Amino acid sequence: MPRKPRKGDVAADEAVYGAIRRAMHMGRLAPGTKLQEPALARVLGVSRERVRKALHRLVHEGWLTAIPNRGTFVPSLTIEEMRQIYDVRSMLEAAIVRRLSEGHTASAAKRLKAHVAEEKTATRRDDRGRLFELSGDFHVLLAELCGNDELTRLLRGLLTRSTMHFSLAAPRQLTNCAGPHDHGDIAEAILGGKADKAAKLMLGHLAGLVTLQAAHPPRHEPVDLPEAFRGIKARRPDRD
Amino acid sequence: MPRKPRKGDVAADEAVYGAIRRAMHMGRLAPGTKLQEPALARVLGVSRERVRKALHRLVHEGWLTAIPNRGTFVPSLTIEEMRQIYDVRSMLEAAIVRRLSEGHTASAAKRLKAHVAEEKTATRRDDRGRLFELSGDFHVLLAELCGNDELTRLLRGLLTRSTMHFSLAAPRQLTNCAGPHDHGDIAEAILGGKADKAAKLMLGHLAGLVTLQAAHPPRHEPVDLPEAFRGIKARRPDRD
DNA sequence: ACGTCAAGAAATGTGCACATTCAGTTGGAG
DNA sequence: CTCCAACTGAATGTGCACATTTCTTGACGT
Repeated sequence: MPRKPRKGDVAADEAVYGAIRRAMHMGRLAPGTKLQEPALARVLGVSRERVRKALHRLVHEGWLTAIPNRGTFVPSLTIEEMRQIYDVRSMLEAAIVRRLSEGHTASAAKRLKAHVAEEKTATRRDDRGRLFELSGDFHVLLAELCGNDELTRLLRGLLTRSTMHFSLAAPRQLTNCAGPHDHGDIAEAILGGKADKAAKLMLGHLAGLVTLQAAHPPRHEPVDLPEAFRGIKARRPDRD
Repeated sequence: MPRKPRKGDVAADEAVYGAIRRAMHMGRLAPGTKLQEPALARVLGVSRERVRKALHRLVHEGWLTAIPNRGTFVPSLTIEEMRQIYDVRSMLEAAIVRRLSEGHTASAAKRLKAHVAEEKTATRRDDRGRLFELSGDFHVLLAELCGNDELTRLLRGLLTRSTMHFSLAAPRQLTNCAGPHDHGDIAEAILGGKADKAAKLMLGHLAGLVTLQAAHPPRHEPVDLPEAFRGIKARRPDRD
């Protein structure tokens, strides 16, 4: 086993990466914001190269946009781009629920029921943060139950980009999945083996999300970087 | 407007990236090969940082695997991973051909016919290289005809990873799509508006590719780096 | 007064040198 | 003779300093 990653180890990269990602997820960074490397390095308390690497990674994954010799910016997703992402999700997730409806293991059914129950609990307690998280995990869970890692990874990326628009547009005014009971209905159809119904419900569910997002266009306000990362920063790795 | 990127500009990055990608595509790099940064930099005639950046990008895109403090390696795709990729492709491409069957523009039909004709020409001339390229483009074309950029980008990535296995396993012994006439049949079904038939043909087509690839397991032979990049190198950027 | 151009400053991109870590090897002890 | 341990070599990872480019500020000319 490795001795001791005494100084800045791999966790530092993940910390910077996660900090920026979290700031976007919390709606602190408005679309069009320029992410300057020196400023970020100063705010996060790390070297510029760390910020640089994290930025490059975020750009490659589609969460930021880079212009050569200009800098990296928070992308402003158009309604059309968002619609296209949901279109791909519709194709994949319809196929997913169909497959699960036509056959799934007992443990899969158990996990699905458990998740729906957890969502209902969060809804009853009006825990918005937890519900936001669970609503996204529901769609990832369906992919996982297919037992296809590639599918899971792909869908997770698509879902992140979907929710990004939610976060940037209207951070706390709405949850990321319209009706939580939608998930319950879909799960019920899957467990009942009704493939057509499950697919239809899923398509309707996703279509509802599109119209919901289209109604909340993102705003373009200038953002102060130190203010945006207030309280986030790079959370310090566990001291040993 | 930007003046002119006079010296080694963004094209240099793309050149290194493309060189490695081309070497893999040509089957020069066997699975398990370690890509050493100094050696690559010496062979390609660029600085180590360039190689480093290209390697990181390739790792992020899933074409290479990185182990911290160990290096980057050419991944050895298992049969299971390959099957999963084709499974995702089946979901997407079945939905694609269904959608195109249910409705497409006149120009879309024209492009589709033109592509099939070109494939037939290449087949008649026994032009393996061209046919290899066209066979892959066919699937991307179907995605493009849906008018969804996100879908096109996603499918292109999936297809690249699929053909990578072909390249690594049996470079020149077989083409990347089993029967070229398969494409013709699929196109015919689409143009005829027969959604179910088109989807069925596509699923069968992809399933055929899986069994074809499963029959040719990749070999693990040591590779000499300078030999692998013989004649490839970083192709010179266009002189202005 | 307005548009244009030039010089300074700041940010991005790049190369280099050093610290750290891992693999292969050699020496010694049991 | 075998096994373990420390050493040596190279490769990876990181920080720093410099070159290049772009944006801003100011002055000049029309």
